[in-house]
Amino acid sequence: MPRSTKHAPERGNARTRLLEAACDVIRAKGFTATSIEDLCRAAEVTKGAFFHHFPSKDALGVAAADHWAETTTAFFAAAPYHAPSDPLDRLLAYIAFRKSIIVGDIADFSCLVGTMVQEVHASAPSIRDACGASMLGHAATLEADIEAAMRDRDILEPGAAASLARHIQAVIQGALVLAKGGNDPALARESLDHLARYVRLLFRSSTTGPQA
Amino acid sequence: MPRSTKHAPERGNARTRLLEAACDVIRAKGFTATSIEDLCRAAEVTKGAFFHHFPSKDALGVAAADHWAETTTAFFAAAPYHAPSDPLDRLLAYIAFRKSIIVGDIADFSCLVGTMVQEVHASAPSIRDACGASMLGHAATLEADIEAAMRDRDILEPGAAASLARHIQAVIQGALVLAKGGNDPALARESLDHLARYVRLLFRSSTTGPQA
DNA sequence: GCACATACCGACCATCTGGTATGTATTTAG
DNA sequence: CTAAATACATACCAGATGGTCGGTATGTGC
Repeated sequence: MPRSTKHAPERGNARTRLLEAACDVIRAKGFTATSIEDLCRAAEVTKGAFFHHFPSKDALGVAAADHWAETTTAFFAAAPYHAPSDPLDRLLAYIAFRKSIIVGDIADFSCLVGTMVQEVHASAPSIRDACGASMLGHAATLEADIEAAMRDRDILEPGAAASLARHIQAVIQGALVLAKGGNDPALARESLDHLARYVRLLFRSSTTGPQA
Repeated sequence: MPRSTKHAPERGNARTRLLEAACDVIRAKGFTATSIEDLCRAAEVTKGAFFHHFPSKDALGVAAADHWAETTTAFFAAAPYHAPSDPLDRLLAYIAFRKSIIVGDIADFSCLVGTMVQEVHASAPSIRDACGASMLGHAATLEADIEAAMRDRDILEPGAAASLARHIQAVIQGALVLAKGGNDPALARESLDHLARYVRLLFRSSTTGPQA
């Protein structure tokens, strides 16, 4: 069924190629500066194929953000940081893992949705919402471990786990911004060190807990 | 001298108006999506005036980042957070001040250079460097207080003050990204609460200090 | 085998974009 | 008073951009 004859339309192939090209090109050039022809060239498809799969450039932006959410979810689900048995160790392993992938070319480790949302937050609400859903959805995957770590230390503060999970994402996004400005990945890694230290300090004293 | 007749060219007036318009429009629409005519319309000048003052759009980007650096430097120098006598209190007051200005429309409290650098970090090195200089220059204004706070607690770790200063900027930038994605300023304020808590925890135990 | 949907192609178009060329009013130096 | 420089204004242009449209090839249900 999925394997058709050589000249078959290969349903959805062009669409996937365009989405993957979008992730690469938009991270490097930004959403607005990326033209539809840039995308077609990178994906090796024609403009006709583009508009067959996406009604507009904005629609591609939404689809790219959704695609990003899916691929990153799979990527992080398969990542090794889930191995430790202690939830706090898993959380720290997550931060260490995020730090470990900040190497090489900035465009390669930067975040598609973080980049896009800065540009379109006011002009394209549909893209903005898709980006927000990706970021906050990823943050939510950390909540269980944070909550477990808090429970282990008898910290029961409603909403604190979700809040810390969001903060972790904020630090990662900000670290990428600083790395871009200073043109140096080390600036991002440095911030993740501070983040790890914050988490350790938060969970150090079991009696006080993470409240202000 | 500065006050000339009504129909005088008013030297530099158009330039300043364009720079101020750039800060507003680019924060809302992004650099690439902002056309030169957008800028001229907002500044109420003609295209001729634009290209009289700036040789290209990229040059305006650099000038806008520099202008941003100047105006924010003046703004923060005049801000009330310098009042406390204790350096740690000043640092915490800075974070509280940054939190207090995160209200209203997102474009109004977002950072020009943080927005721009995400878009142009790979395609316009001159703008990227100007943005980086603005961010890191502002971070440097915190170093003295951080260092003093560390000295008060006999913490002597070379580079730690600069590193924390940069981290604070990273968190602020990331908080803005998250606020844009979730379309809610509260998301940014929440991260600044975490940041303040981190700083307090760092300086709580005078013996251990901020090392990892 | 026939109607229909899907997948894709490539020419075309109106508009916008950054940028230029030329002209003009005002200020300033000598 | 003159010459040059400054600070604009206006008309214009070549190329790019998002998007449209008619067409073709292939697969699918009946």
